[in-house]
Amino acid sequence: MTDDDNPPRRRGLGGEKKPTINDVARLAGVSKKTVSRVINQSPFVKEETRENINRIIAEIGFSPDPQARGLAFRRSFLIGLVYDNPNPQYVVNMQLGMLDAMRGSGYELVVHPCNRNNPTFLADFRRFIERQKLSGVVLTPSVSEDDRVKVILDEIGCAYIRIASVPVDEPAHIIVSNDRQGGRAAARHLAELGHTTIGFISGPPSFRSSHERRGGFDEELKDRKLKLPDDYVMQGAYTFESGVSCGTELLKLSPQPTAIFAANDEMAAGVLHAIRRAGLKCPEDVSVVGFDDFQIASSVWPPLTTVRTPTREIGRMAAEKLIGATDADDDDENPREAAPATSPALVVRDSTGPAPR
Amino acid sequence: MTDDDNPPRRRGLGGEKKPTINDVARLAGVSKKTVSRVINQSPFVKEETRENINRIIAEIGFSPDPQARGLAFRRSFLIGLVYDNPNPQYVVNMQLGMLDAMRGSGYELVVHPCNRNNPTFLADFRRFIERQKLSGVVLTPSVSEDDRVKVILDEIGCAYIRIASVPVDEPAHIIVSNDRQGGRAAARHLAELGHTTIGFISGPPSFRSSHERRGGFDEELKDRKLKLPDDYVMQGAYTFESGVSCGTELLKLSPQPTAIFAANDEMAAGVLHAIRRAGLKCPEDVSVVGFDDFQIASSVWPPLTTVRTPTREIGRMAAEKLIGATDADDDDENPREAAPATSPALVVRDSTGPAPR
DNA sequence: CTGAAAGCGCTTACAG
DNA sequence: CTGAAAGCGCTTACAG
Repeated sequence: MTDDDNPPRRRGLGGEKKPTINDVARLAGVSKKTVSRVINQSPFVKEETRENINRIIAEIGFSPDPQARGLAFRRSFLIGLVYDNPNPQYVVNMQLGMLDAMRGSGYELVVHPCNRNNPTFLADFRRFIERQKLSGVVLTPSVSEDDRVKVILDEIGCAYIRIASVPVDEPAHIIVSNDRQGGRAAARHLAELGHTTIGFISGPPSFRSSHERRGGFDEELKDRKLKLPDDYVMQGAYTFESGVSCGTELLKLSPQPTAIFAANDEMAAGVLHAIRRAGLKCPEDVSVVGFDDFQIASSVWPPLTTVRTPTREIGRMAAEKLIGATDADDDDENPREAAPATSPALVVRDSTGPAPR
Repeated sequence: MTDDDNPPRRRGLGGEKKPTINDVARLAGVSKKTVSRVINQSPFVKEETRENINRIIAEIGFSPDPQARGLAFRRSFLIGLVYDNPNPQYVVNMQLGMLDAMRGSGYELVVHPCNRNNPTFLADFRRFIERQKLSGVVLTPSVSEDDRVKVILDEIGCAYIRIASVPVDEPAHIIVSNDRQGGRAAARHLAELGHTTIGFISGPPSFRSSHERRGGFDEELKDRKLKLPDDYVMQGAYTFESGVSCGTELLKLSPQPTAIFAANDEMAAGVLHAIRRAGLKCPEDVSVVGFDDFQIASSVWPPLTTVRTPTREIGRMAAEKLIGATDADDDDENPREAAPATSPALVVRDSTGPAPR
């Protein structure tokens, strides 16, 4: 063995090698620094020079190496999505939304599911962010609601956007989903249908959205002088099974609720099972409202009346904001601006009807 | 302005900067090349030296910069997931499985949804792979079944694993899911319940799994001398809506089928709606079998008998194989070995029952 | 408006 | 078993 070690190496075929900044510089008859200026949109390049360089770049199909840029810039061109949300559709919609904004930007999306209950969670998170030198990271509930995570990001100096149902941070770092409004919409709908004996199934208390959805529901009922007694409120876990069991309990109450609002679609689907097992009918005996409007809402029978959250849109806004903040001057953050917000919307289907007389 | 241009720059706080290979080398009193050897597990380092270096690495919390390694290695430490599968749960399970294998390996997961119908699809795909110099990429159906994609990957010299229901490639490049077996299991179950008039709803022909699931179903029925006439076969699209419409058509046939096998859970859920709208009951009048065992299967009423595919497991195997192939010697690929395969399993719930008399 | 030199943090080839 | 030099493809500071 005349050579040294044998480290992992790649197959190395691939035809002619990719053009580099040096090729562009040579062809354009300028220094590579000038090419670099064009790549990075510096205003200090003569229009003519810029055009010539851009032409050559297009001609030879040059595209700057993200690795090399990353090394020189001391940060990667990666944007992270950190989530611990159990719902696959939420996750995928989020990813799609972020990619909508990232397409053509040169950034790539790195996904990082995590578990806040894991004892090494914070250490792992820190290592991930530091190692990868992410350009920015988007956090979804419930990780987004963990202030220890914020502290780490501030320490490292990594840009971030937190998705949350309330403004838990400065406007520059957040996109709010206004779940409270959604809760109000659900209550309004049921009240307008004449329901007065209503049950509620909350999500787990570790999710801020649980409190918001319930809070909005409560408020609207109160505004309409309707009561939501404590025993008509059950604590679920945002899972199908918890919907079944909480629904079963609610239906045992006397007087029996004529409507149930479950804080997400999974649980609402579970309530439908509980209704059927109790020998009752939806919506004739009991109306049901969900929250999210994921696929499951339209697949169950009867199709669920629910509150739609614009998840993909939120993802797009988050990534846009991140890219804008990173590419712009640091001073561009405008702290006086309000946090961008989206609004949920009621979707009426077949699981709700007039209160039985 | 005494300085030059003002390129995007990061907040730059972050306290002391991260230790580099030079720090380790200095502290250990060796050259950085020796540290590099330790990082890359070269055998040509004295045991004592190695231990000393590893101790120092742990002490100061050194972790090699992926960007710098990437630049020197001429490849990134990123693994891609390219998908055009419409089902969120499939996508998320796949990601989780891949991450199971990637945890602690130093690789990160970059997601890349795509649309094969987009005219720029192939060009975009090539650019993505070339630019990012991915360590490897996992392709899921139906992109995984596109041979033009394989050609591009071979040209570029990027490692890849294709997930498919049949061995469409050399064993080194594939993980097979054996959907045919699953189709057989569905047929066997229905036959054993005494059904003889059976309907089938296929997936879109662009998915190989459509043909496999149907093929297995056909074979098993034939083995048992049962017929599946052409008009008892409908072409669906793996969507809920197509399940509703195909189910509706099947129920108009005379004699009416007493059982329907839909090639995925979404469509099976749609069939349940069709049954209900026709004033029939499941499973008393019509039994239904799905495929995948995603969440929807247990959320609908009645909970679906279905065929479970180990998606997460498949994802884990794929990433493991990719990492193994990349880190090992190139000649390590063993082309005589069979392609790793997984088996689907029947899950019996409440949507199937004995054939009505 | 433009460039020559040095550097980002690693690895490769070559020597010993 | 170990190291000094050069290089991966970009950008930064400094000059002009």
